[in-house]
Amino acid sequence: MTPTDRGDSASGEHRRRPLLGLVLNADRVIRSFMDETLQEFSLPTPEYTCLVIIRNYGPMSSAELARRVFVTPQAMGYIIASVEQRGLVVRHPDPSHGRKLLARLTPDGVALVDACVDRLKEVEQRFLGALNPREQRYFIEMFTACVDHLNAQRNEA
Amino acid sequence: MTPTDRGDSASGEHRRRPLLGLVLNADRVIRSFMDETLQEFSLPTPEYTCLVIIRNYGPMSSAELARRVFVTPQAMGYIIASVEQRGLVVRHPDPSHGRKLLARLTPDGVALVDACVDRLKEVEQRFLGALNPREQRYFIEMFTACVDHLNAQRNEA
DNA sequence: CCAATTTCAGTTTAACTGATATTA
DNA sequence: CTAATATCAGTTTAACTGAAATTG
Repeated sequence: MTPTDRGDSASGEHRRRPLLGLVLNADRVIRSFMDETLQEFSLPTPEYTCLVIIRNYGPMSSAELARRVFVTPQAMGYIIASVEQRGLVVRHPDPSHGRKLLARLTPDGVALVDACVDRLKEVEQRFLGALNPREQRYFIEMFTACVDHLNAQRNEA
Repeated sequence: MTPTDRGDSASGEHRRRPLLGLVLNADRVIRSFMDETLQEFSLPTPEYTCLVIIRNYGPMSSAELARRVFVTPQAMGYIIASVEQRGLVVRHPDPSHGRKLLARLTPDGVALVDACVDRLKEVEQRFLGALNPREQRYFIEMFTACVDHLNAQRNEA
């Protein structure tokens, strides 16, 4: 590609792709696979995301969940209400705090999210399949570090 | 965490996070940074995505763009119409194909997308900042391989 | 009173499905 | 006729903003 090109390079040839584009692309493809897979469980992806966070980090309030996934408390309110109505979580007041309602997975909720995680391992392997096991571990380690690093900066503000 | 836990592990302690959750989380945080940054250019992220793909791969039709980012042709139709109306791309019939309209960046379009890519490098570094330069190169290389691998599978179907 | 959380109500973005027209 | 593309029209998902109620 010449220094004066105008974005009309020949087919096949292209510039180094920006990382952010890669993440956006990865998200879109992975989302389409996930939506498809989770549909078997009649579970929308935003609800799965909420459940798997509680599974990984323990009971928390709707407001805390909202901060973790960077949506408004109102948006998370709808998501948590939906999984509560379905009996996947229960909410009880946190005695040590104000109005806070701690959402905890029910046995049904744990069973469902674990089944989903298990089923999604296939999708995960379709993504990681390009790498050998050693590379996979290293890749996940680096990815985790980057996400944590970015999360930390967002939460500073 | 015990084998009989019910997702109520103590604070700080948690299971290994699923990769797909990492990607979703990364997408959400990066999207919030990108939306914010691109707002300086009054450019919605889906429109930026469309422009940067043409920048990287050369002129292409709306239908080709749609396949590349996994949205319906209709959805991409609105996006391309918007950037066309703004004078960032022009479309001309492809003589060698049917109804196809090839979208090509205008000089304004090239200037805008390059300015965005440059500005977004800061966001990129906030993400990659957790890694040293050597790790960054390796990470992007592995990420590219994974995304290409998954894209290839999606396009098989 | 204040700050955090929850929730009601309406709005917007950005995708979707269905149907139709055009052209090699 | 078929297949790909483009586009008109309406729908849905999943976020958003604004405002109000609750509680330590």
